[in-house]
Amino acid sequence: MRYPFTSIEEKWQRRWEEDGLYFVEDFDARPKYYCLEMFPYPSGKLHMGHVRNYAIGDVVARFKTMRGFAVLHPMGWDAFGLPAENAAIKHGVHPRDWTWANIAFMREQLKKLGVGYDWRREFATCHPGYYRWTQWLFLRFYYHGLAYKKKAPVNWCPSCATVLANEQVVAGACERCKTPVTRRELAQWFLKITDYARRLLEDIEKLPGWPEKVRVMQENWIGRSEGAYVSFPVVDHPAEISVYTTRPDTLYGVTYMVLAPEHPLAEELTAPGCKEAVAAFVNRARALSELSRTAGEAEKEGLFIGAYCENRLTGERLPVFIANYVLMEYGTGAVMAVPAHDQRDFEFAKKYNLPVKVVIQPPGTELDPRTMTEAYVDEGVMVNSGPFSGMESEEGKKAVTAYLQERGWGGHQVTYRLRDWLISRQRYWGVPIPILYCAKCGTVPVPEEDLPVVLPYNVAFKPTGESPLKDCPEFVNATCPRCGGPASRETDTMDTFVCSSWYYFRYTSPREENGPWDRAKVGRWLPVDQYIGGVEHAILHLLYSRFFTKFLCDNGLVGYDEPFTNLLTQGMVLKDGAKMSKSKGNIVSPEEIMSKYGADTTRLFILFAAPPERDLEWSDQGVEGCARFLDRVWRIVSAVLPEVKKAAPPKKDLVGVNRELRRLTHVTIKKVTEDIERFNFNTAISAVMELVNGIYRFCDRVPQVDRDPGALREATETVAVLLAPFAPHISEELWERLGHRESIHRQPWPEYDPGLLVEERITVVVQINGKVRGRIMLPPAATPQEMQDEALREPRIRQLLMGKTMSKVVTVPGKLVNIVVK
RNA sequence: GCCGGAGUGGCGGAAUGGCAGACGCACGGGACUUAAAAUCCCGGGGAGCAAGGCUCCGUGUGGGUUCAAAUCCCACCUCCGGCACCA
Repeated sequence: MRYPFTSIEEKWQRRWEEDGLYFVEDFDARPKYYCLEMFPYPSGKLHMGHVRNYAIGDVVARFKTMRGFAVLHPMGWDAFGLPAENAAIKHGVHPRDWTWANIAFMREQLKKLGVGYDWRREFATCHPGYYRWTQWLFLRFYYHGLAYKKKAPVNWCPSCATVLANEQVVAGACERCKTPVTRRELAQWFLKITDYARRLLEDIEKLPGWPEKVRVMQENWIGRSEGAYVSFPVVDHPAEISVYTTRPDTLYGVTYMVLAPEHPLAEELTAPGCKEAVAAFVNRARALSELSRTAGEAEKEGLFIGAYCENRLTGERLPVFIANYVLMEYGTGAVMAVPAHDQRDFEFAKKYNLPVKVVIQPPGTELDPRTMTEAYVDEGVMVNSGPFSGMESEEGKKAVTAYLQERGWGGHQVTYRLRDWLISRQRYWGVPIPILYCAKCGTVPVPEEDLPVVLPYNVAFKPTGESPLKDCPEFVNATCPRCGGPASRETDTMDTFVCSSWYYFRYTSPREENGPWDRAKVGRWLPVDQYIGGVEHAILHLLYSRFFTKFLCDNGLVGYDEPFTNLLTQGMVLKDGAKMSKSKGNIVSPEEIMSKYGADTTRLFILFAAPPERDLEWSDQGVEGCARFLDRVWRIVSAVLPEVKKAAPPKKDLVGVNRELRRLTHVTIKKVTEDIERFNFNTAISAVMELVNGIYRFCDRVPQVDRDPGALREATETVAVLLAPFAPHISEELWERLGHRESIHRQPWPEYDPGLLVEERITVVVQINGKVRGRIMLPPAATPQEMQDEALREPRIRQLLMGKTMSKVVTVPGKLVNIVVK
C-alpha cells in the first residue's frame, strides 16, 4: 500500500505558499547563503535534467536554512531565444505568448516538485523590466569601448539563419541544431572579452571551489601562448608581413611564408600574373565551411602569390603563399613556415616541394632533411643559426626575441586563443541592441532615459536571414537623439547569453527601477555561494558571466570580480546508457513519474541513484525502491506514533538495545550531516535507510515493555528531520503527526552527541601477514598492548602461530591487529 | 594527437592506506494468507574441499612500494567528455 502522497503534497504546497515559508528578507541577523541553480529556458516542460538540477539545489538550500543561514534561493526564466521564434514560424504562435505560456506551465511543475523558492523574486529575461537593464549594461560596455561593431568573417548557421559566437560552434557545427556552420562577411556587434583574457585566465586560480574539469576547460578555451612577433619586409614593396610564432628559436629555419586567404595583404601583394588564380583560391576558401576547413583530415592547400619577403636574420628571400591551414583569426593571420620543426609546415613543404632546413638538433641524434618523415617539434640545440648556434631552444627563444627587439624587427608577445564575443543575432526574439544609425551623426547609442527599446509585438516571422525587425517600420524609424533628424534602429538583437550573464545579480532586487540592482542588496547576497548546473555551460555561460562580473567590478557596480564561489556540475540523466532525447525515444517524463509516485519519491530516487557530478542511469525499478522506502518510513512512524507521541526525552543512562538505538540515531546524524556538506546525497540517503532499518529491527526484536519511548521518539523524529531536505512533503506531514506545530523546514538541523557514538564493545580484526584470521571483541578504548595481548590469547590465532616466529605486530586502535610472522 | 574523468558482484553504487561489495535494485529462502499480491524476517562475489567451516582467488591489465593497496607509484588497455591545422 502506498502512502497518500498526492493529498500530502498538495496540502503542504498550499500551506507553504500561504505561509510564505520560503520567503527570505534581504537583511537579517543570520549569515547569508546564496544558493543558485542555472535558470531554465522555458522550452515547454521540465525534463529530468531540470528535476535533477533543482532537486540538488533544493537539498542544499533547505539544509543551509536548517543550519541557520539566511538562504537566497530564487528562480527565473532565460526566456529569449530561438525555439520561441521557431515555434512561431512552425505553429503560428507569437514567441511572446508561447514563452509566457511555457513559463506558466513550468512554474507549476516546479511548485509540484516542492522546490522551496522565494517566488516573489521571479523574473523573465524577456520582460521589458529586465531587458531594459540588459540594454543599459550594453551601453556601459559601449561607453567603455568594449562593445563595438566590425565587419568580419563570422560563423553563420544556415538552419538557424543567424550568426553564432565562437563558443556556440562545436566541431564546426551549430551547437543547437548541428548544422555545419558556414562563413559570412558581416558587420556585427562584439563585446571585447579579449581585453579580459589575462584576468579571466589568471583568476581561475581564485576558484578552488570549481571542479578541476571546468577550470581546465576554461584555461584551454582562453588558450594563452607565449612567443614573439616578427616582421618580414616584402621585397620590392613597402609593406611588411608580421607573424606570430612560439618558436623564435627556429627563425633561421624559415623557408617560406604563408598568409591566411582573408589576409588584407594577400590581394595587394599578388603579382599581376597570379591575380586570377589567387582570387579563385580565396573565393573557394572563403565559401568553405569552418568544418571542412578545420576538421582534422582536410588536405593542406596553398598557392604561391608571386611575392617574396626577406628574412632579416639570414638575408634569405622567402616565397609568400596563401594557404587554407592558416587562420585569419589567430595571431596576425600570417605565419613563418619552418618545415623542419612544425608538422603542418612539414606536410605543406613536402606537398609543394619546398626546402626543409634543420635548425634544431635533438639530443643524441642528427636530423637529416632528406630522411625526415615528420617534423621535429621538440626542443634541442640550435644549429645553422648564425650567432645563436649552440644555444638550447629555451635560451635561444629569449636571445632571438631580445635581438629582434633591439633592432625593432619584433618582440615578445603573449597571444590568446580567445576571440571577441559576437553578440548580434539576426532574429526577433531577443533584446534589441540599443543603437541608432543617423545619416548625420553616425552610430548613436540610445540615451539611457529612453530605455527600454521595446520589442514590437506585431512582426512577421520568416526565417530569411535578416531580422524580422527590419520589416517593421514603426520599430526601425526613429529620431536621432543628437540632431533630431531621422535615424534607423539597429535591428539585430543580442545573443541570449548576454541576458544570462547578469541575472544572478537581479534576484537580489528583481523590481528595482533605478538601476539594474540595488547595490546594498547585491552587497548582502553576492557572490553566489553555491552554483549548480550542467557542465555544458562550462565555457559559454560561465565564462561570459565571469567577464561581466569583472567588468562590473571595474566600474564599481559590484564589489566582487568572481560571481560564483563554488560550482557543482551535475551529470546527465541517461536511459539505457544514452542521454534522453526525442530522437532516441528514451525520454522519461517527470510529469508521469511524479503523478505515479509523487514528488518526494522522484526527488529521492534522482538523488539516491548516483552522486550529483556523475551521470545517472534512470531505472524504473530504482524509483519503485525509493517509493517502497518512503512507504516503509510512513508505516513505521504510523506504527510507533501512539507509543512515542507523548514520550519524554530519552533517559541519559540507557543501556543495551535502547542505548544501541540512540547510538545509531546519532551516528546517522553525523553521517548525513557530513555527507550533505560534501554533496554525497546518495550515501546520506542510504544512512537514513539504515536508521529506518534499525528502527524496524528494534521494534521487531525488543518487546514494548523494554523499549525506552524517548529513544524511539528521538530515532523517529530524526528520520523525519534528516529526510526533510530530500523529501520535504512526507517529512513535513510526519512531523506534524508527531505533534509539532512549526514547520519541519524551520527546525534547526540536529546535532549529534559525541558521547553517544561510542560502542560498548567493538570488533577488532586479527590478521596474520595481512590476512584476516580472527575477530576479537574489545572495549573501544583498549590500548595497543591490550589489543595485542587479547589477540594472542585467541585460541585460533595461537594455533596458527604455532612454530612461527613473530617478527612484528602492528596495531591500529579500534580497528585491527596485524601479526607479521616468518 | 593533447587535456580531463572513469573502470569494483547480475545491475545502480559504497569504501581514498586497515574486515572489499554499505544502501538500493534484481534474485533465493522463511513467516503471514485458502491462495496470490503487499508486508515483515533472513540469505546472496567466485572457486575448491577431507563441505556447515576452512583454504585459495577476486576492485580493467602487468609490475612496484607497504605489516597492510580498490585506495599510493610506474607502464599499459578500454570507455566517456572537452579541445583539436591556434603557428
